[in-house]
Amino acid sequence: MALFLSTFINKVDRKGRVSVPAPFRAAVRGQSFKGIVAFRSYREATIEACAMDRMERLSQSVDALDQFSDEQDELASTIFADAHQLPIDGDGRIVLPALLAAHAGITTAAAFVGRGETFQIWNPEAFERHQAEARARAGRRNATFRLAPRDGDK
Amino acid sequence: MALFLSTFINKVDRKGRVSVPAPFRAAVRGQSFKGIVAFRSYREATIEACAMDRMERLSQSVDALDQFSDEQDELASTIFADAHQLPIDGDGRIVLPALLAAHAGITTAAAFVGRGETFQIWNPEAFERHQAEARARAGRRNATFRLAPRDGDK
DNA sequence: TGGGATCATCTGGGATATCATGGGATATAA
DNA sequence: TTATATCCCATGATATCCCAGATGATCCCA
Repeated sequence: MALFLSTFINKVDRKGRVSVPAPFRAAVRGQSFKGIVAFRSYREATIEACAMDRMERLSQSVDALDQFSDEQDELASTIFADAHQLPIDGDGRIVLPALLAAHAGITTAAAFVGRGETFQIWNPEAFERHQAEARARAGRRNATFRLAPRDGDK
Repeated sequence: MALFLSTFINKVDRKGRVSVPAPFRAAVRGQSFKGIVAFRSYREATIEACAMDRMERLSQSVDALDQFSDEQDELASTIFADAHQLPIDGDGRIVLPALLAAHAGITTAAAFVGRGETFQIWNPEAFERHQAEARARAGRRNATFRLAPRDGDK
């Protein structure tokens, strides 16, 4: 499994194009769809993104819910309806849909922020503020977290 | 597996024709029937739609329920009896049957809303309201849900 | 260790193809 | 025929592809 790590800031040109950081591109190579899937975060002013295989697993999870249930409807409306398939062009770039860029307040530059299996795309200044706050909170409550067991462990 | 993702708004001309978004067309290419299957949603004022292979699988699921049960009878009559096969013409368009368009309140424009393995066709304004409500609910209860396990995991 | 060459990545602009959409012509059915 | 539905073509807008320059990193060799 490929992971999205670190933070990269790239420019957005007047056509709305932006280079996907090379390490992120490597993470989506070998997928059925050679691009990324992006949608508006419903919690913050940022774009959530992942590789296609994650969306496919998401689709299976949604299908496991009762067909036509409220919960299923909500997830479908907030995630699939809002998701954009963004193909990566020959030069390693994507075009940010205007709706997504507006939601994240992105105009001339975009910060690609790795989060493991997913990543976010922020307005660089907004991300810096968000990052500072998150670090402060974590420090205050001395945050720790558990590792998932290794494959094969019980 | 190809998924229906994102939302596209296209115009309906005076003949009742509307372009199927190109990414959705790609998702039904390579199917036995090169078109879409559409039927009235029984929960909301929208049209439910999918590719033919999903109808075939749905048929198998229904067969697995008790024969002659109320549930089977309901599904069969509300979905299969109401389903329309809509062929895609040479220019990538379908004609919306008047009955379906009326049910969804569609007149001059239609919103194609991806939901993973299926999609919906809405009156654009009605969908915007529906979408806003779903996002609000999701944000309020901080919706998260489990991903299906990855292939090979236990 | 330092300098230089090579390579990959990021960026911008122009040419090209695709898509959505309207109108008209042709086929089909009552 | 009359009405309805399907096919075919034209157009404008948009998105995609292709090429070239700039920047920075890595590698190699002295």
